Order: sequence, then C-alpha cells, then structure tokens
Amino acid sequence: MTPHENEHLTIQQAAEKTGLSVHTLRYYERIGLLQPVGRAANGHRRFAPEDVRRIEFLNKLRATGMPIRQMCEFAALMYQGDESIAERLRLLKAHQEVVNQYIEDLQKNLAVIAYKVNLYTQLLEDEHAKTHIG
Amino acid sequence: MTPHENEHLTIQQAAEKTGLSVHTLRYYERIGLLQPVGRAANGHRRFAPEDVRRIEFLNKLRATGMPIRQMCEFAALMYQGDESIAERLRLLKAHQEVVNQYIEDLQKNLAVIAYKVNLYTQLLEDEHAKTHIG
DNA sequence: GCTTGACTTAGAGCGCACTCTAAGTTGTAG
DNA sequence: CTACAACTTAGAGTGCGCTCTAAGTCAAGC
Repeated sequence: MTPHENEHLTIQQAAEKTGLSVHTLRYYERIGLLQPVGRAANGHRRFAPEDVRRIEFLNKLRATGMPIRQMCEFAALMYQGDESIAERLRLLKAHQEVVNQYIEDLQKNLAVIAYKVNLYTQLLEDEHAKTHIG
Repeated sequence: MTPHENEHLTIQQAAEKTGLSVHTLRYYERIGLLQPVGRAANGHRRFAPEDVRRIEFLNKLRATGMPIRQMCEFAALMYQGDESIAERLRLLKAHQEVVNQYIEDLQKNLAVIAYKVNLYTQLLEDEHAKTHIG
C-alpha cells in the first residue's frame, strides 16, 4: 500500500488541477516529457502530488514559450535528482535570458504600434474638429 | 511610366528589406494579407515603397503575436483608406491590451522560474559550503 | 446480465505559419 | 547559341503542439 494513496489523482482530476487536457497529459507521457506515472490495479493512471507539482512547474516553462524539446531535457534532469541541479540552473538561467529578450522585443514592437495608435487618434480628433468648425 | 519607378524593389530586395523570405512574401499575397503588388512588363513583382512600409508595419503586428487572420482584417482596412481609421484604431487598441496582458502573464511565470533559480542557487551554495567545511 | 462511464491504447488528423518543389518563362552575359 | 540567374505558378510538405478517433477493458449501479 503506497503511503497517502488517497492524495493520488485520476487523470481527469490531474487535468483539472494542471489545466491540461487528459489527452495532453497522456501525450506528455508518451513523448517522455513525463516519466510513466503510477497505475492503479486496473491499469488506470494515478498522479501523485509530486507528479502534479512537476507538471505545474513545466507549465511555467511552457507558458514562457519554452519548446517541448527543451522541456524534455529539463524534465529528464528533474528525474535525475540532486546531481542535476547545476545543469538545471544553467538551463533555467538561459531560458530567463531568452524570455527577457523576448519581452524586450515585444515592448519595442508595441512602441511602434503605440505610435500608430497616437497617429490615428490625432487624425480622428482633427476630423472631429473639422466637423465642428464646418 | 510610374513615377519613382526606380524606387520599386524586386521580390528579392523586398525580402531583404522586410526580413521576410520571398516565399513568405508570395504566400502573404496569395492569402490576401497583401493586395497584389505591381508587376514589371515581364510579370515580375515590383514592390513600391508604400508596399514595403505596409509590410514593415504588419511585421510589428506579427512580432507581437497577432494571428494572420487578424492581420488580414487590419490590412484590408489599410487598403480602404481614411474611412477605416476608427476601426483600425479599435483593432490596434484591442491588440495592445492583449499583448500587455500577455507580457504580464509572462512576467508572472518568469517570477516562478526566478524563484526556482534562487532555490537552486541556494542549494548549490550550501553544497559548496559543506565541501569547504568537510 | 446489461448499461454507463471512466479509463486504456495506437495512431490519425488538425491548425498555424510557413517553406519548399517542380516545371516553366524571361533577360542578360559570354 | 547557350548557360545561368531571377523570377513565375500551383500545389505539396514540414514542424510544432496538440486533439481527436476507434476499439477495447473494467467496475459500479440498476
């Protein structure tokens, strides 16, 4: 009997908790992003709290645009335990830089869009003014 | 004879100037994102400075994650001229909000990653300290 | 005993945004 | 005259990240 077996989630529950679909959870396991999770006697998956926590962190990587390939690398390191912390740190720091650069680029491009928004706003105001004078 | 014909660019030159590939430029025209550009006597495309400027702005939308469908909407409005400015303004403002929200989300997710980076850094420092003591 | 529903698998399909291919035309340089 | 480079088209192919389907198993409730 596994300790805390009651805290284990079905795939449905894990999907709800992580915001992924059951399809995606199975897909992630298939491609090796997740190591095979535990199974109940009937062969159904049971997600341990640990599994859920891992998925939730992987979601942060995903949400910041990390490609799945790289997530697989990171996940593999997670499963290796403490000896891989230095390498994990390296990956995360590299990713931080990529995302920060990306945000910077977004903001630069947004500035051009803001410029155009101002231009359009001005044009509309002038238009409006003309109507009031004419 | 078109005025300033010399300022017109071949597809190759337009590609270089806009950072898109010639394939992509033709693709954009095919799907209606770009209205058909002018042609030389031999049927080759000639990009007017105006065309290039339009593409450059569309690139800003692209770079901020706007889907091509929406870019098509915006481009169509651009081709309509001044009557469409109010609608264009509406679209751009909506897009600004989407992107700002997206950046905010990115930063929230980055914060979680940063937390883990600190955690790992601490773990490594402790490890290192132990080595020095032991 | 039968239906219902949650699960299982392998594998097909999808939407997006390109990206490339094949076959053909045209213009210039040697 | 020939070779080559730049262009043209329609349409096929690619990579990513899912998303869905079909066929089957299993346990619980009527």
